Amino acid sequence: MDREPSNAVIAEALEELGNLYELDGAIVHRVLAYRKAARAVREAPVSVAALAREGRATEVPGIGKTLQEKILALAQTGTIPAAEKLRAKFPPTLIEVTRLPGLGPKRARLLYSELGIDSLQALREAALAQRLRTVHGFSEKFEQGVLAALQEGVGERPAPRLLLPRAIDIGQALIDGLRQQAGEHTRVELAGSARRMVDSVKDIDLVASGPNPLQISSSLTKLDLIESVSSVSATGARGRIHSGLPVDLRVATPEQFGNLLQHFTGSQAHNAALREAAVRRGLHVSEHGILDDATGTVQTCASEQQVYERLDLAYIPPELREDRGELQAAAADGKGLPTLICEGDIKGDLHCHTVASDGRNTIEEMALAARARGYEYLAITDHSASHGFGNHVSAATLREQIERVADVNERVEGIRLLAGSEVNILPDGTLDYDDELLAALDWVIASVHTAFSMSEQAMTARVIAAIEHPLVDAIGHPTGRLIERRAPYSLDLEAIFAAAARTQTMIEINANPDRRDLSDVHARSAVKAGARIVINSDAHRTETLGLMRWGVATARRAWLRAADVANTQPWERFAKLRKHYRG
DNA sequence: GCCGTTTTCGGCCCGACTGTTTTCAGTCG
Repeated sequence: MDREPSNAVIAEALEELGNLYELDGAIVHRVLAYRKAARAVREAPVSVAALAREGRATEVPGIGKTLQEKILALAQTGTIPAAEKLRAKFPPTLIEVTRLPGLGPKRARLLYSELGIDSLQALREAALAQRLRTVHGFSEKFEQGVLAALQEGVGERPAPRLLLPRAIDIGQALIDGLRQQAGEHTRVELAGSARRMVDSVKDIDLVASGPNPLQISSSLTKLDLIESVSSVSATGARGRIHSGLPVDLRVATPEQFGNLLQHFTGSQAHNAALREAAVRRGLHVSEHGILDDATGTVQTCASEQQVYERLDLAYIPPELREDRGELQAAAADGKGLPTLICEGDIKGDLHCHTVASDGRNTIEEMALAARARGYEYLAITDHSASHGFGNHVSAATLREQIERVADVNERVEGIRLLAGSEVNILPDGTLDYDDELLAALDWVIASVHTAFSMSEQAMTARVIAAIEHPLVDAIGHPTGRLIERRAPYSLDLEAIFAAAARTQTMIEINANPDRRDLSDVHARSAVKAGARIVINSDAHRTETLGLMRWGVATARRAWLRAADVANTQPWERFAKLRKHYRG
């Protein structure tokens, strides 16, 4: 291979190999090992292919000698021999059959060997011909379920995922509805990945307790938001809202509420690791309580704090529960756990737009809104000369804008305005204003807005050129991703972070919930590499200054403390962190 | 396939739900 396979490519290959081994009937732990390794590779901050070439891929947790060799083969030949063999055995479309509910690898393989079903199409035909029911373990009801699922398009496309803000809104509406239906003494809380503040979710998980569990569960059926409910019992209910998004409600006694909330908040990886560590100490953790082998008694916990305390762990905030080292950090008296940044730590916003480009409000309106949020400073950063879409700001206009910002800064008390710009990084790495004009600004954030499909090498050189520019204070939305819509462009982030650390250029966490760019794992790597983070709303109107919360959520998931983020500093200190600062 | 307060083999989190299951395997989260 002339080009190193990216971590994403390696992760995909391991994922596929795990799936193939699963179809082949491998023991579940081997399959899980592949999935765990795939995740570790995907999240690794360094090139795993490069590590493998040096024989060091085993440094990645979850990768041993075997996978080191397989990754090396992938890097050197572009393929893994074991995967080639298995692909010959199982048609590539067989895996899509397992995406249907109730059809896992075992049952899919059975249908393949008995009826030759090797794709969704073949499955549909067999169901229509009523041939599925001829296989032992499959019924007429199953055939109908298959046809109904196929009718809905299940399996043809990945299940839609919802961005976090919408998920939290829906979760809150469901919580309010349940409280109203089930009565005053009902406790309902958001759990699952939304509570962990992930980028996007595939369902809404809720946890409840109260005097009458069955009544709480059946309350779900009465909510306007809910389209249908498939099962109701005293332990919970499953349903979906009108858009099809699944809702999972679990109900516990108040004494077990902490156990259930901890269990249902996940992540699965966190819980598995937590439980494995507990087992080594003779404790068995589940949503019902903690069983002590020594005494044979089960301890229930009304709060999550009690769950972690019983395991001699410091309380772990939900955002950190991803099995990314939080358990080890929580074990040593919690000394390894950071005090996470909060939204209240933010002292200013360094990226917003006004009517001068594509924003909806004036400088003054943005300033007043920022002041109302309690900020000490706000940078006005409209788009630059080559932005296009009728929203570009010419050099002459920017000079006028600088005056306008100065004028509003004079008139509006209680907040400091910075005249700035979100400057385009052109494909050759140059900026679209000249240095003289840039030097007249208080703050420059440079972003890529065009020519996304460059090679990794070219894109990296392009961004590093901007980082090395003495008048660039920060890099905006560094990877260009749009969550669930657009992949990040190819970029050697290790090199980017190293350059940022070397030049004291800040790296943005863009807080727009469509972006959250840098991502949590990347932001964590950036700080580890010595780069300084700035969290910005990228607001295009006064209301969206409030998007800051999603950027802070990403920072928390990245283990960041207030000290890691430049705009938690009061103005006097922040001012000196800018490259623009001279004396 | 990984990994070590069980350390180079023998384990590997835990439970709910579903179907056709009369004792459990498969699937899911």
